[in-house]
Parts: sequence; C-alpha cells; structure tokens
Amino acid sequence: MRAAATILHLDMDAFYASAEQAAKPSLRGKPVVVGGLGPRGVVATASYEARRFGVHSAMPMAQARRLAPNAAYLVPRFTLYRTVSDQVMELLGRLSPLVEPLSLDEAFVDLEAGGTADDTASAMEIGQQLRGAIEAVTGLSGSVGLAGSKMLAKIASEEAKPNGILLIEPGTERALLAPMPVRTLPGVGPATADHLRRAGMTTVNDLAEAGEAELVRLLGKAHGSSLHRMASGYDDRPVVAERDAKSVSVEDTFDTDLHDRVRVRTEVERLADRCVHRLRAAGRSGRTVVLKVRRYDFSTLTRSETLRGPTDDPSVVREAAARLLEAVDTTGGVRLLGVGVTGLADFTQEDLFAQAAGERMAAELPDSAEPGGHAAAEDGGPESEEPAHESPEQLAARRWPAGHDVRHETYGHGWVQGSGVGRVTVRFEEPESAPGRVRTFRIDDPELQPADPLPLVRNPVDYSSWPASLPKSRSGALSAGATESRP
DNA sequence: TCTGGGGTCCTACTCCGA
DNA sequence: TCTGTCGGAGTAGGACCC
Repeated sequence: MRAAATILHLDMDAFYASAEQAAKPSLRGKPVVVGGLGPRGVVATASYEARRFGVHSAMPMAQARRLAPNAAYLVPRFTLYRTVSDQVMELLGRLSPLVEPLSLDEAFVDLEAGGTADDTASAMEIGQQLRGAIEAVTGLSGSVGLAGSKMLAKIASEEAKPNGILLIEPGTERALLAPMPVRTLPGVGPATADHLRRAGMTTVNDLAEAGEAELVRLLGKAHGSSLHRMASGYDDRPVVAERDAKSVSVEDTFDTDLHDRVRVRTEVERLADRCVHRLRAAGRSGRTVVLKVRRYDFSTLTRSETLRGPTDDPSVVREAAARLLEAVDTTGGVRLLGVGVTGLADFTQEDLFAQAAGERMAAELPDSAEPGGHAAAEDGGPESEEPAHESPEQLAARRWPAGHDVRHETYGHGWVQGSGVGRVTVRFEEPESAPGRVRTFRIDDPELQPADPLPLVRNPVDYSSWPASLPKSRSGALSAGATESRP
C-alpha cells in the first residue's frame, strides 16, 4: 500500500460492443450483444443499451434474445478488438514501463514507476489525459480508477463506469470498503460468497472483523489470509509487466452432444493439432497434456499425463490425448472437448526431437491458418470446422458471420446484418459515415467479398510525444470531463 | 432452447524416495 | 533392518477472472 494514489486501472467500457457500435454507425445508441450465436452461445459483452434489458456477460444467448429480442446480435471480431487494444496498450506504455494487461480491455499501470505521477493531483491529471487520448486515438471510452493498490484501483474504475474517473484517497480505504458486499473483493465469486453468507458474513467489514484465523478456517490458508488482508484494505501486490503463459489450451463446445466414439476421437485429434499449433506459434513446448471432457449433464472431468520431457510434436500430443480419452466414459454424450498443455518450457533439452517434429509438423499442418479452419477461423468458432455436418444455413452463417466486414464492388464497404435461405443482408456504412442502407444479395454473389475491419478513427490525433509534451500540473487543476474523487 | 473460451491459482490426495 | 515421516511430483477438481 503506497501513500499516493499512483496505481491506475483502466477498463474500457463494454469493450466489444462499443467497438462494434463505433464501427457501425447504425448501431449507435441501440442495444448490441456480442457473443456466440450458436444454440449454446453465451454473451461476451452487452452494450449499456442492452444492459437496460437485463442482458449481461456470461448469460446464455437464448436468454438474452428473450430479454432483448430487438438487439443486434453479433459474433466477436477479435482481430478488430486486438488492433484497438494494441493502440490502448501503446498509450499506457507511454506512462510507465510497468503495464500489466489483464485482458484486451483492462490493464494496471504503475504511474510512480514511470515517473509520470508521484502524488494524487498529478495522478488525477494523467488519468484525465489518458481518457482523452484513448478517445482521440480509438474513438472509444474507458474508465479509470486511481488508488494506492491494485485492488482499490480496480474497485475505483468499476465505480467510475461508464466513462468516468475516480480516485480513492490513501487512508480512506478501510472506511470505503467496509459497507461493500463481499463480492467486491477480487477472488470472491458465487461459491465463496455463498460460503461466507452461510457463516453470516455479507459485507467487507464482516470479513475484516471476523479475523484471519476464522477466514483461514473457512476458506483455507491462501484464500483466507489474502481475503483478510484485502478486507482490511491491505494489498501490496506489485504491477507486473511481463507474465509468462503457464498453459495453452483449446476447447470446443458442440452445438449438439457427440455420441459417436469415433467422432469424439477425431475431435480430440483435431483439438490436439490446434493446441500444438498455438503452442508452436508462441515458441513454447509443454510437458503435461490435459484432456478436458464435459459430458451431457455438464459434469466436467480432466485427465492429464506428464511426458518425460517437453514436446511440441503434434503426434506426441495427439497420442497422449487419445490415451487419456481411452480412460473416459463418454456414453451419454459429450458436450465439450478440450486439449491443453501445461508445464511449458522454451526449447531446451529436447531441441533435437522438437526440430525433427517441426519438420514432420510442417508437412502435416497448414501454416497459414488454424488447422482445419479457414483464414477467419479465429473469429469464427467450432462450427467453422465442420463442413461435412453443415446445413445450407450454417454454411451461409460461416461464410458471412453476423457483424463481419464485407466489400461489394458496386456499393463499397459494409457489414453482414444477417444471412440465410441463400441470401446475405449487408448494411453499407463505415465508422465515420452516416448510417447506411441495407441491401440483400445471393450468398455466392461474386461481387461480394469478406473484408478486413476499417480503423475506427481514420485520422487519429498524433500522440507520439505524449505525455512529455503536456504540462505536468501539481496544482490539482483538472481538465474538463466526468471527474470524481472520494471520499 | 441453460450454462463459451482461455486462462490462473489453490487444495486435496496418492505415490515414491530419502 | 524396519518404520515413520516429510517433501516433491503428479493428478484431479474447484473456484475465479475477463
């Protein structure tokens, strides 16, 4: 816990949905839901307009459609989100070498380590400038939390949402946290909250007063002690810039349960290949192969096997996964399969083997895209890999996913509003155009082609010399905007 | 029409060797 | 030599996060 509020947490507001609204003028101000559109999809992000109908992240898509039948439903476009995320992270990197990304749309920044702020006033000003810079460069808004610890900075940005900034003054943490529900604290999910509720604890103050020993008794050593510290306002976790991945995994949920054992084996092989492809792309190898099976009744089991040394050989991972599958009863049906590798290593002791495997793999796997997939597989989903089982509707949805960009030789740039019955409906508009018109084409219209996303801001303001070129204020004077400081 | 995907961390248990 | 114990590795599952 530091004396000045120099840890910054940035959280982009409804990131995927906001990016889609920025890319598609006709969706601005309308409910937008981004997520898996298959029968078993869930909501990844809902715009604030959709949240008013009760739609939220992790909700089954079917339930979201019942609550907000008129919302726009789009599949995620990670290529676009990653581009925007890179722009945001680049701005954060200008503030400090210590930037800890948590996901595409969230990060911690240690302002003190970057020399950009060493007191409350300068931190607040940098936070304001950052929000302006993000808006100017990406066209999107983010919320900023500032505090003396990561936990409180994150709580602050959550409280500041949407499109705000909040600073928690060091020294006021305990009083601020006391009345909050236990779920506010990181690491307290539904199960822990329920556990605590049965023990009579519902607020952060209840946890602080219960004492460490009681929490350890209830939740175990690691969880109990850390929760007691957090509840008392203590959090000295540092901002960590580089974190090595510890595992790589891929998994697919199937639209309908798999019953055919041969098909299950084929899928496991395919997943093993995809997993190795990702592993190799990261320049890593792994020692423990993990098979994950979720059965028809949602019960999930994992089986793992540790090899003699790390490998990135697809046949080795495939065979290990197949051996693990042999020990699993799949009668009744399989809903999800996954293959992962942990115990990651860089190429060391088994370099010679890996090299030989690499040559074999080059012959076995296409190197331009996900194995078995197509160029847009990343933004597609499991259904994109099963041409043999597809209906014409599924085929259309795969070629023309809802929300993806297209270009028509006559009408220009647009995006897929929907597809089916041999037709695809396109709205022709661009990020900085007026809302556009809708036209319908045959799905095999030769004039219509998939296209890359356009930048959300065509001519962004140049921030290449930010923040050094901006005057540093220690007076506490703040630029305009939603500003708040507590208490 | 119930419940994604890709991760991390922790705990409990078993086995094995020192 | 036998027995108990301790720690590390491996395995499985649960909880949590975005």
